[in-house]
Amino acid sequence: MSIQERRERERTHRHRLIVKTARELAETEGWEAVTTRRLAERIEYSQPVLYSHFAGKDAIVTAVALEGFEELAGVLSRARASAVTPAEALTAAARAYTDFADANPALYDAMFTLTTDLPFGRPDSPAPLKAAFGELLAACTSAAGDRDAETFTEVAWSALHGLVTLARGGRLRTEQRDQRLGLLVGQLLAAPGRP
Amino acid sequence: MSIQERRERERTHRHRLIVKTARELAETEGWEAVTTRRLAERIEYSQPVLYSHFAGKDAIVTAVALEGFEELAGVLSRARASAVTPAEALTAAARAYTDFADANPALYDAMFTLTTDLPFGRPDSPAPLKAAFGELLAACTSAAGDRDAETFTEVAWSALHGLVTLARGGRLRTEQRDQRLGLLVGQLLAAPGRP
DNA sequence: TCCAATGGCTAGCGCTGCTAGGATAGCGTC
DNA sequence: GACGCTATCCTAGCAGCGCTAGCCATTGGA
Repeated sequence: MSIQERRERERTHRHRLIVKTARELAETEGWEAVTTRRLAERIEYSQPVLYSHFAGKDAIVTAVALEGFEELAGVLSRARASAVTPAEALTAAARAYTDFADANPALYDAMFTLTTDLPFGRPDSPAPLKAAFGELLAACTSAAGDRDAETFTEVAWSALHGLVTLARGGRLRTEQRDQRLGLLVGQLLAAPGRP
Repeated sequence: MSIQERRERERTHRHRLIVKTARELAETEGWEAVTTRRLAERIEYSQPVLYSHFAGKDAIVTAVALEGFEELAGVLSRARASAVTPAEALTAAARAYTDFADANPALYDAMFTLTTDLPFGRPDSPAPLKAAFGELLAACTSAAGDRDAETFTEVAWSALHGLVTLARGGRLRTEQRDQRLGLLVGQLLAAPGRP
């Protein structure tokens, strides 16, 4: 009884160790350095052990991504708590989002570039995904005015995501980062023109 | 003399064949299906032949990406030619951009997700890159008003890129595609608010 | 006619994600 | 206390990856 409990505990501990190690390895050496062999070596177990915890390497990346969404939701939540006006809320969320992405590039890659099988916007979506998008929605809703809040949120989110990914690939002038963010938020807060 | 010319011609023909085949294979079966072995089989040559044309697989992807930027520049140019007012120009460019990305998903991936070594916004940038960004800049400049044209273009481009990539990953509601694009263009055309 | 050189091929290296099968350790039962 | 059973983990290996060394044939020039 107690022994089984201990084993259970050790298993979940090792489970977390795998995810944590994968994330660290990715953040320090890039995802291309995260191979099952290297990962196994780091956690000081043999390779097949990974497959007793995860269906495959993709599942490990997905686990890291989920962790990322959880943290992103937290970051956005704190940003929202610090804001009073709708404009402040949107500004704070935008800054929090891009800061998060810049501070955790490999994590962000896991969330948006490497992972394709996470079901978004569905009833069976994992809680962290719902939480993260919910925070974005909350930050955007008040600023949306008479525009559809969800569509507005999708657009704002896309714009932030685009800024992050294009900047990452060296596609944008690095020193203009803040100007771009300011311009974007300004446009989102503006009364819409006729397209 | 003439024989060398013939050889030269055959070489450039095979060079184009490699790029074309890689692109086709990627578009029909995805980039993960584009392996050097399969590619060699398709062009009916042995594997090492690829390496007499390109430094490695990455270089082949880059070649495909460059082709993409060339075509994107053309698409944007035609969109701009059909527009009269600044608002029309921006709207047409946005539609052309997203249509291009949706119609050529693998090509778009090569341009923005798989390729990391293309130097952007530099004097030594390849011509197609300059052309594509130049077209975007042209479409945005008139709509930028008193905002900095280049920064405005970077933001607009990022927003479009974000819309494309998030939609691709199933992150956005597919049926709202046009609403999002309309809302985005409307916001970009609006007189900016204070962030 | 012979030599040199070029161009393409076969074979193989080290790596990848993943898995089959054997060894080992600890459980419940006699 | 000794047994068999089960669960756990490891060694070894598979197929496929990007890439390269070294050989062979064909061809152009002396």
